[in-house]
This record gives sequence, structure tokens and C-alpha cells, in this order.
Amino acid sequence: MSAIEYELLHIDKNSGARTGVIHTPSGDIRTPVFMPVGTQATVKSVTPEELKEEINAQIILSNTYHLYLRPGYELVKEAGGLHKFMNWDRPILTDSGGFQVFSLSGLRKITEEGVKFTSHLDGSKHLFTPEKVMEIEEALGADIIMAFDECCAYPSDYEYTKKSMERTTRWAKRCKEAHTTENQGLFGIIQGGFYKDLREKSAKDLIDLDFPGYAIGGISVGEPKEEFLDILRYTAPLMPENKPRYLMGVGTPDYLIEAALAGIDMCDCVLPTRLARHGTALTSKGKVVVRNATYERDWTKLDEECDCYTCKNYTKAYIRHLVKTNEILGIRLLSIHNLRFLTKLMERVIIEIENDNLLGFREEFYSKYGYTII
RNA sequence: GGGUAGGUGGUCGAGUGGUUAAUGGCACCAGACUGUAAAUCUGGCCGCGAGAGCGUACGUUGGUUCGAAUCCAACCCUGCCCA
Repeated sequence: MSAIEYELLHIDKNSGARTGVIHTPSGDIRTPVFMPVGTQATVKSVTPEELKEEINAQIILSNTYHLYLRPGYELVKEAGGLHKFMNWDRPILTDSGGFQVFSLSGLRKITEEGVKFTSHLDGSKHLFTPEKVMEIEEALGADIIMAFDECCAYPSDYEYTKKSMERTTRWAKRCKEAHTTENQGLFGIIQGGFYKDLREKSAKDLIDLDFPGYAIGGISVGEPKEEFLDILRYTAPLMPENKPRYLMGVGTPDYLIEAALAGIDMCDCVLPTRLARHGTALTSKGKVVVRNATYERDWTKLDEECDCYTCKNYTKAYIRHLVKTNEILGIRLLSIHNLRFLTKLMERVIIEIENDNLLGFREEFYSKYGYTII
């Protein structure tokens, strides 16, 4: 019995989307699920208690690279692991630093052995090998840990993408060999950029390594939506049906629905908290840039359909005032709202899948939000 | 009353004869944001005009000069010091 087990509950007869449960050492996760990102052992501006009680987040992410630099993985281990350290007793997933290979591309050097990062904090050098990443992620103690990969930039040419994907596969193998803990599930990450034959090869080779879950990485990195959907719809069906399927770095409401339609179980994104810090709310009628002057005297809630703490208590005019005056509460209220919005969206997606109506829901949601179905 | 420092675009504040519709910061108005180097970044911000451009503008009035926010004179106003 692996630390992570997937239980399939229902497949939408009309779309192929699925609901299920991921069993983890820290409890069960109903899927499809949206996972808030808490890079530095905190989902920016909200407390773990709010994540549970107000937002109903089932699982959150944290980050190997950031926690390795500060406060250090030995310290987190000494604290009793991430769960204890941050007072969050539900499941946690740690990303491996593979995204930083992409986002900090000017500060790293890739070799077969691993990636040498120049710290964005103080310029110090740190070599991340698959073995080192496993050591760190095991010390952090998340329920799900990600293999060390390279998230390729968009666009990347075929030759580079192929080389990178094959190296990611070799790194996945090394991760698996180095992984020792039994209470953590190690997920493999399918790469291959925007080339279908590479995606297929990556999926096949990783499946041979028999991970308890699989992720799609390297999309949602700046490409047009058509290309995103094309690779998503091509890759998702290559993933084992009896294991969790995780689409990394998504996203916006439409991408989340598309992911569920493609049979994805898990997504994560910084967007709700980042947008909140930048003065924007996600709502059923589209984005509301509440910082804009048009809301100065708007005495209504952010979203008429929302049941969150923020919408129960505060008006757009007040939130705009907080944002314009740089008050921390503005960020907090918007973060709570945006996180609840996406969490609630996925709760609804589960219901719609169980009613075999996710396609119908997509149409309804898109038209209200202002999206066009592609 | 005497002395002294100063009055610049919404605001604070550079600029001390021409390339200055006038550096910056803030405020204001928008846009971007997708496994977080992001409470960040980008653009706009005198008026009219799609634009080239035109018109106004550095306390007020006058003067010097080919040319003034910048030099001179008078006046008005403000801060500080002395009486």
C-alpha cells in the first residue's frame, strides 16, 4: 500500500471528467481539487485556520527551493515537519524546485548531475540534484512530493525540449531510487513541451517507473490557450486511470474547468493570491479590478453568488479603499475571496461531474464569466 | 519695523539664459499577472487634436535679450530670526 492511493468515484458520462478521492497520510482529498500555493510555508496573507474554516482548502502546496533557502530544511525537520511547523494538519504537496529552473532561468545552470542555483536572496550557490531534492522534500515531510524536473520555457525548440525531457526522466528515476520514506508519495512529472511525440514518450517512460501519481508540467507557461488545450487534451489520457493526475500551475477558472474536463484531478496556482495582492477579484461574472475608480461608491459585495467571509461582510467600496490605502486587510479580504472562489468552483465541478453535466456547466459558466469556448 | 530664505505642473521637489511642456518621488487613471525573485511590473498623467501639431504654463506686472522658470525692477504672498 502506497502512501497515496487514488479511488475513482464517478466518470461524467458526457465528458469523461472524473471525481474521486485521494487518500493521503493526512487525510482524504475530494477531487477534482484546487490547491492554494503556500510557497514559503504560508499561503500569503491567510492563516491555516482561515484556509480550513473559511476557504475549505483540502490541500496546499509548498516549495522545496524556497524553504531550503529559508528557514532551511533541517529547521523544518526539527520543528516536526511542515505540518507542525505551520500548524496545518491537512495534506501538503511540495514542489521540487523544477519550476524555479524555469522562473529563475537567469540564476541557474543545468547539467546532467542537477541544477546549480545562484540564490535570488544573496547570490550563494546551491546544487540541486535529484538526490538532494529528495533529501529536502523528505525532511519537509509533505504527503505528496514532486520529482525534480525542468519546466521548459515556451517556446523551446524540439531538440532542446527532447533533451530536457529525457533528462527529466532520468532525474525522475534517480528521485525514485533516492526516495526512502514510506509515508510520502512521490509523483513523476511529464514534460515534453508542445511536442506530442515527446509528451507520449515522457508519459510512457515515467509510467514504467511506476509512481503513485503523475503530473503534467511545462504547460501554462505563456502559450496561447489553444496550444495549452491541445497538449492538455493529448497528454491527460496518457496518464494512468488508477492514479491521481495533477496539472501543475493552473489557474484561471476556465483552465480549471478545462482541466477537469480532460480528466485532471488536481491543480494549483498562485493566481488567486497574487491577483488579490494586486487588487483584483475573481467573480462569477469575470474579473473585478476592485482597485479601479468605478468601484469607489459600489456598495455591493464582490460577487453576488459568493458565500465567502469577505462577501458576507464587506462592500467593493470598502475593499477598494483598503487597496488604495495599502492596508493589509484589503489583501487579506481579496485573498480569502479569490481562494474561496476557486475552491467553491471545484466543489461545484464535482457536483456537475456527478450529474454528468460538466459540459453544460462549462457553457453556463463561460457565458456568465465572459469566456468563449474554444 | 529690520534681516533672511523662498514662491515651479494635483502634491513634494529638481532645474538657474537656448536641445524645457519642464528630471524624480508621491497621488491619480488604466493594463498585465497561471508548479510565487511579484503587497510586483508596465503604460498614461496641462488643454484641444486620431495625428502632425496648435494653445496655454514656472506668484503678479513690467524690463533686459535673437531667446527667460532661469537675469533686472517693483509689487504681492509664505517660512524662519531679530525688534
